[in-house]
Amino acid sequence: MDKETLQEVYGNCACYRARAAARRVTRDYDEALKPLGLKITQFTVLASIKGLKPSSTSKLAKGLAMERTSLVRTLELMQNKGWVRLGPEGYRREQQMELTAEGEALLEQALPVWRDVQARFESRVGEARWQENKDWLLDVAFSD
Amino acid sequence: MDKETLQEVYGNCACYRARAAARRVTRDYDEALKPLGLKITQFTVLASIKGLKPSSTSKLAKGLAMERTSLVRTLELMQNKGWVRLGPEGYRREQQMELTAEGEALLEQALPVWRDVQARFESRVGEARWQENKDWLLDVAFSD
DNA sequence: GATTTACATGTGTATATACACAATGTAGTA
DNA sequence: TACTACATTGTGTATATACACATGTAAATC
Repeated sequence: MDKETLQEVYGNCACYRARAAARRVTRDYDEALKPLGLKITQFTVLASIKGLKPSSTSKLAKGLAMERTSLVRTLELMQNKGWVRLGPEGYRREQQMELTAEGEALLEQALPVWRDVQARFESRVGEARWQENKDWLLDVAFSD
Repeated sequence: MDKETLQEVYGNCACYRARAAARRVTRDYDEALKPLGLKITQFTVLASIKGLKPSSTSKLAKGLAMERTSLVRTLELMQNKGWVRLGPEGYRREQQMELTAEGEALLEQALPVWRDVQARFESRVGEARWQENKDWLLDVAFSD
């Protein structure tokens, strides 16, 4: 395998670039949220439960472009911490979920922290560039 | 917390979007590489060892925007599979690394698979858009 | 009514990521 | 020499991700 070939790979690989970007951004958010004992992944789940009121974990997973079983493991953690409550099984075993009072309070606490990191991110990469590209990231995640 | 606030969060969060995109892309690459028993993360490490000939795991981690300890765990796996060989400790405990013959052969086998998935990715999200945005992803990962 | 189809959930296993902390090696300096 | 500063590595722990497989539930079809 020659040098040009290797250049082709690590000069273009979409997966490497997407993962590197995600790792970096995750570290920045997690560092800021650490005093709350919260990780950005969990913050995202908290906010989407509150906002989407999903009727099943499967639907929530689809909405977040997550593998269902990945989401379930995170939900288990969040239940153990007392932030989330799962309802009884309903239609075809669907389970609704909702935030506990502690979950809601934590989300409120985390919001200004999130705002701060998000603002620093947008400033770092350029607000205009972010506005141009933010929807493209969702397209990468969801398009067929 | 009102609806507008939640919209603000999951309509803008850079971390959610970056992670969702990375998850999706990773699934696509991993699915294609599965017959080789290789994951895209490992493919990336294989190619960068071959291409960069790094003089230490710390330097390789920096070059890949990875946490060093994350890289080390992946290198352990790849050593166990016989794809990678670590050299003796050198200056300040630095360890060089190189691919074994098996590692090289696997990289050769994986290359056309990578090319295929990469082409499908570029077609899916638009080649022009990809060319415009690929460097921006590195900027997100590496800029201060 | 039995079978098929579609959707939902749960668990075992493997890998990826990263913080916290400890230990080792090298150079410069008091 | 002892101390300090810094670079490198290794390990314990926790969380994130996802495939493979098994199981439960309801509607549609035969």
